Amino acid sequence: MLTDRQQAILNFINKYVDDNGFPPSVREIGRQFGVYPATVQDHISALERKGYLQKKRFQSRTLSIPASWRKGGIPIVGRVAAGLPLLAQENVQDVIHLPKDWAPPGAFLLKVRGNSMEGAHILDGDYVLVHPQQSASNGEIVVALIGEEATVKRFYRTDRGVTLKAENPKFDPIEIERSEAATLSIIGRVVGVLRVMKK
Amino acid sequence: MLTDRQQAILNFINKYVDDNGFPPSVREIGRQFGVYPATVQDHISALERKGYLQKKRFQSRTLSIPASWRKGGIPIVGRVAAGLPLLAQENVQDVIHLPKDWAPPGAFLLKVRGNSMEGAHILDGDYVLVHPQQSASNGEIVVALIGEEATVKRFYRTDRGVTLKAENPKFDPIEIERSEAATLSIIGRVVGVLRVMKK
DNA sequence: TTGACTACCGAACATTTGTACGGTATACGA
DNA sequence: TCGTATACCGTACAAATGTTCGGTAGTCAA
Repeated sequence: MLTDRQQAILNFINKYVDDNGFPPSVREIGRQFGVYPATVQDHISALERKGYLQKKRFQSRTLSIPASWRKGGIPIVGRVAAGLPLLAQENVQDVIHLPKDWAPPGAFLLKVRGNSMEGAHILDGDYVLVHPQQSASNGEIVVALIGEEATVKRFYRTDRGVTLKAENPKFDPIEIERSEAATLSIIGRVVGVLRVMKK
Repeated sequence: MLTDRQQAILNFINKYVDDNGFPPSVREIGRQFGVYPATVQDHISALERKGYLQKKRFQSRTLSIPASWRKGGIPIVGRVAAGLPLLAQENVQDVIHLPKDWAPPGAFLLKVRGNSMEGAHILDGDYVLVHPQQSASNGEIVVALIGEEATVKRFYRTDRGVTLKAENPKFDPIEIERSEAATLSIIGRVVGVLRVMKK
């Protein structure tokens, strides 16, 4: 979709905003790449046309990246449904920012329903930080999709297939035999928890 | 430290940056408050002198809020020590961003040491989101400073003074009599938990 | 080959914008 | 009472900046 040159310029703008707290001027971009302002204008127009940039006419330093593309943001996902692209725009309720080394790129937050993981100190209403991946190791806490339902459970591979264990004696383990493996898909691994207490 | 007017202008700049992704021009600020550019300049100078703003000379829209003060930004505080200003610059290790309605302004993150609150699902190494306040109600989880030590405990007011209860049978309650009340100071109330699991 | 898109040059232009200067008025502590 | 800080007005200037225009050149698909 984007040419190398356009990507490079977009990256530069991103980094500049990150470092300075305000976007660069046309001439600053030009200086960086050794080209004239008018050339930069061409690129900006292209990026704007393709929806990667916004700006205000005749106003300095009003380049901005549409909120949905903003870098380093961790989306809060409403519901996880089968088949649908996870980060579909309408599905993203808000965005948070954490230090880069806390969350891998691609991570997202998902609200937990139910108390089945209480023993692992994950409560009803908590948000789990999820690192998207299709497989998991024994004992890891994962977000899994069983049929249409998304749940948070501890993952174990067994002789007969896969077992998902709750961390709450009131809930029985869920066993998925190899034959019915298709009904299970791993969304990702839980790498963090965020709890917000309401007053 | 800041006058009402200066605070109002700083707030406006903050909100503007939040909404637009780039800072306002002097004239835009002036328009908002119904004053002339030169007047805005006076305020900006004052804010800059006091360290709440940075800018570049002769360049448009280069106002920026120093990283440590950034709005919606929640500082991660290293250690809580007696007497020291909590948000001293060197004490802020990083900053995270949460939706505004999740964290009150002034909130900060503090790393928990020890397992004394395990029963309340707050573990060693977790970060607690703290709403700064000097008092607390019965049963609330607070960050308290006893002597030189900061701890997270559940707060109860009793006949004889104050009791701080751990949520772990291995830890005994701490009782502070009214006579030694000076040794105890409440830093704030715990309004959230953030856990990052390491690989 | 023609048309569309990319990538760039140079110069000129128009707007936005930050800034300076000198002035008025009020409040507050030394 | 004097100095300092705040808060504001109006005007004017100059720098920074976005923008336009006409031009060259290469690529790629129709």
